[in-house]
Amino acid sequence: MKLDKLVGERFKEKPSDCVVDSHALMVRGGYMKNVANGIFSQYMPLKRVCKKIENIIREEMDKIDGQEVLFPVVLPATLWEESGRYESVGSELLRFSDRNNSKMLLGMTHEEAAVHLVRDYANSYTKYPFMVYQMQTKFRDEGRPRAGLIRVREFTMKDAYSFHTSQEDLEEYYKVCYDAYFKIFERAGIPEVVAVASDSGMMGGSLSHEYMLLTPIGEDSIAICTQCDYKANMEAAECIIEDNYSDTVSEFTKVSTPDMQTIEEVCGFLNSSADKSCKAVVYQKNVDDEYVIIFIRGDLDVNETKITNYIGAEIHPAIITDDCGIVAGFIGPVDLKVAGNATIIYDNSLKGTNNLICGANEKDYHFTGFNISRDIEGAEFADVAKITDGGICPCCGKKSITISRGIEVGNIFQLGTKYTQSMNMQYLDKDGKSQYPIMGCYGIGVGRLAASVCEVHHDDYGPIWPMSIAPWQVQLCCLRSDDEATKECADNLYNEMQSKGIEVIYDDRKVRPGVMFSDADLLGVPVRVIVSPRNMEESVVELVTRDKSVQEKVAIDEVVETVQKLIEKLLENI
RNA sequence: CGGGGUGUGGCUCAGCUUGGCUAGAGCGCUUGAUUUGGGAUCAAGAGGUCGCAGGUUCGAAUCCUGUCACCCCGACCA
Repeated sequence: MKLDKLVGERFKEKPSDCVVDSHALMVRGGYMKNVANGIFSQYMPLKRVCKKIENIIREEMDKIDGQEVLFPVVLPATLWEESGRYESVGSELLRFSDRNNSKMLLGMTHEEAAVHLVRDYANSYTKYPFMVYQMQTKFRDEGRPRAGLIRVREFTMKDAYSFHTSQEDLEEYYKVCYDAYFKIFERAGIPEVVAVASDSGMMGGSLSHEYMLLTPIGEDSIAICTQCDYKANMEAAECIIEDNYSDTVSEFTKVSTPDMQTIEEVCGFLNSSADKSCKAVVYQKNVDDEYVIIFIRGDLDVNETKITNYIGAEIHPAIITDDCGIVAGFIGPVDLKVAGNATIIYDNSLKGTNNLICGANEKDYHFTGFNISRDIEGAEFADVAKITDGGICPCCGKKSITISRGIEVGNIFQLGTKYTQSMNMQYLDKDGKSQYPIMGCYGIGVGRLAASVCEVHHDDYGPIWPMSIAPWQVQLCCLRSDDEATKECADNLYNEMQSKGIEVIYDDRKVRPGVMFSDADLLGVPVRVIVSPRNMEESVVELVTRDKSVQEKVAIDEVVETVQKLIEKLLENI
């Protein structure tokens, strides 16, 4: 490829709407162009990076007996009605109608399509296990796309679906995938990716892992233990609280707390601290607006996803009406009267506590000396608190939890029979009995992975692509191409490298060296070969790597061979 | 969905508060000359219905109303 005809503009100034480095560099470097909110076109350099990432993924999926297939982008609503997701998924699913007024949708994930594809075929236990995967465009109508390719609405994703006849078999294969994913991230140049246990969200199923690249620009928070191997996302991380039962038991007493509504106000007024109080957080179920009241120790926050998982229903912050019986600001567990049904949950942090301050369910009054085991009968406890920085590790028990930010570059799920049951996919087992296969699914966002690599491998001047996914292996720069001998030498090198199968981009523009180098930095090609009149005098060219780890002069007739060796070396580690 | 911000040539922005003549600068682009190892210099050019639609006014990039788009923070997120 010759750079002078490479479509796409490279420029100096940082676009004003880019807030993360990978986004800014990819726009500045002519990798992509915004078409609409969260929707991008890719120019050739980015397309080539993505293609290489896809090929790495393909190789690793094929190694674990994956079969590449292709599902459609557009699916009929009827298929998603089978699984129930046509109704249950929110507005991130783009729904529309075709000319016959049939309801259609744009695929955001392909469990239904996968089941549909294999359910007639896989009717006998002898056909299991197997895994199908695809590279396909997904569309998710995200509320808030951000950070360039990190969070978009349309993207290419590798998604894989495995089918098994037993949970043990699924778990065995899950482990194989778990390892294959690490191999993929390693080969793509980000071996530092960690896997964290996670909440499985709308996918259903039990066990799942997210592969996180830890970086401050990440949008997910992860709890990591500095003392042991424990890693989990915020939804999955159990919040452990030290027992703070006090031996001196105080009386349950009603006290006047005029206009004190927040925990800070009340505790300040009563000269106590937030961890010696019990606060209430009120939600409502989305389906019928039933109130869900959470009691939790005053210094902690609730995690809404934990609540949703625990009660098995979506919730939203409550609207407290005058006649519902709830006295906002003074809610307490004792004498709580709510009109209609209400779900009341006590967070584990209140287990075995005493001497707490809590609301009296009466304006301007609180109780002190609340002792949950004494004052409440049959309290229902659950873990719905948000784990905190410096909190206790659920695994090793030390106070060594840190909260870090990360980008989710991949995920794997054990789905169970959620889809095979709802979509009635069955096979006959050895005993001739009908069974539902057990599924696993495994995803990696290609563009997000490219952006993530750029995010951790760049300098002020541009990306520093690992050889394995670089758009080109070598950038050949001909300085002063108006000099005949120099130009001829560079032309020859270009032809020779191409004939040897080296992926080379050739810049022979008649531009100033600064311009040429700046453009080369933005393309981030790992190996740069510089031909110039100055080098010609010594019959050498310069060989420089993008990360400056190699800077040497090489005799012209040895260049191609040296470059080949260097490429091999840079590919070797991955 | 809640809060905030911005829309002026391909890019970065000024002008708007306090309405006024032909709408500006830098980068980029075209032509020519001089330059040539980290984003050159000079000269001459091309390129804008000031997001869109109404309104106020003798007159609107500027004021008012509506609308669309984009960005940021939060919520949600296979």
